[in-house]
Amino acid sequence: MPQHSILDILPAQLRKEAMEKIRIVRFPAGQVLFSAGERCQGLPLVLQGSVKVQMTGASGHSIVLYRMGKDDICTLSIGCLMTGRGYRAEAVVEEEGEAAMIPRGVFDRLMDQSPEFRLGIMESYGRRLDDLMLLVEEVAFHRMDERLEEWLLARASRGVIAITHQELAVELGTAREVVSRLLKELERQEMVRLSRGKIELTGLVGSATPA
Amino acid sequence: MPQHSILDILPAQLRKEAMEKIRIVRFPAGQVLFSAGERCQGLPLVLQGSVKVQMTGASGHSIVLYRMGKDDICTLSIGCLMTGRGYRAEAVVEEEGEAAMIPRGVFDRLMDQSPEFRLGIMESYGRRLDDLMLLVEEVAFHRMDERLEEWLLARASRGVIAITHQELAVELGTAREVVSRLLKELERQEMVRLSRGKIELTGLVGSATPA
DNA sequence: GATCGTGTGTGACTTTATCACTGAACTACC
DNA sequence: GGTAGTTCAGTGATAAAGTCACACACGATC
Repeated sequence: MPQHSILDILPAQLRKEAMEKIRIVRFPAGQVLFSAGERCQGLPLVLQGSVKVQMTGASGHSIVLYRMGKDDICTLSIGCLMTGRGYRAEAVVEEEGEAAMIPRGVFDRLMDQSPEFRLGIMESYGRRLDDLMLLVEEVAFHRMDERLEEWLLARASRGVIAITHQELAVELGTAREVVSRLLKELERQEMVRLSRGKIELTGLVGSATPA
Repeated sequence: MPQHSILDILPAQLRKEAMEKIRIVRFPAGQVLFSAGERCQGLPLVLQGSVKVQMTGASGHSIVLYRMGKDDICTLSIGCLMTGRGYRAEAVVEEEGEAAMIPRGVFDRLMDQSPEFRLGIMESYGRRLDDLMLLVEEVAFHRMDERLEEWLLARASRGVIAITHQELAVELGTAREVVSRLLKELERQEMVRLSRGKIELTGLVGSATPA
């Protein structure tokens, strides 16, 4: 039984109709949900798991634009769905999970019939736009060492983070060497301990570089 | 009589109703349509003129995110309208013009009643998301000299561009000094001629730095 | 335990950002 | 028409970040 807040708020009858046409897709970690250039098959609602959306520039470099988790809507798909253009980014599964695929027809019908659904879609859209605007500002104006520390702190829950420098470079939209050097500097300051594919946080605390 | 494609496609009856509640706003060059933190009063449809949307980061630096021109929809406002949060960016008029302000109630009604209106809104949204994604890639990975040349070429229609180095720095999300130096270098190469507040394009052609 | 693929470290150099300051060009006002 | 004030532009010094090239280290596998 798919659980997603935007489905839960639908009136019973509409919800029942939608449920019948929705396809549930399980995805394992590492799977590519869609790549740049591909056409959109429907609107994915993330039920469980975590997916990162990243794009690769003309330069060949990649950057992670945002993540989707439980209860998120793949807002990016809506644009592709409506204009018929291909995706500009790609989506890669980080934690396995599942999504409900809403076909175009059902999406149109829900948009037509349910103000709640519309509101949910528009809110999701607003958040995504905000996220991207913040990312632009971050990339354009923030120092890389601060961004790295913030990134590490944001997922410091388990003390040890399993990630390669290359992957971390894509998260931040920079080069692997830059990440390696900054991490090495953090290690010298005894903020982290490094080993192959792993970063152990030891002495990193919020606002490490006070203004 | 306001002219906007998303209004033109409405069925006659709905269109008539909408027109009655729409407020037409004239704006002179330089006017700030909205600033960061402000609440959204309604959805602006740009009928005429040109508006740039820019945000200022925590660092105090600004960057232009995108522009709106004739027949555009201020997609950013939709998110604010739906979530009730304030704007994250500000909008400044570049060329005077006018906009039709659609109040929340009318917007909701049009979204409810008109599939054409919905499609127009979603398309506009998709385009904006694409724009921002491209901007992220541009800012993260492209060289400043190339971005500057592209910017100049993109509005080279009149041969002379009236803009200060500071304004150009905001366009590209960099510092004034960087723009000054790059422009000076272009002048040495006889690509441009510089004077106070003006840049004259002399020898700049597309793909100035072939791959 | 030799081999190979993938990660990581680092020097040398270029590009971009920041800071601090100078001078030049325009505006307005006496 | 001279002068004071403001906005623009130029530039040196230095720091941060990106690029290129290459060495080496780790861990899986044969």
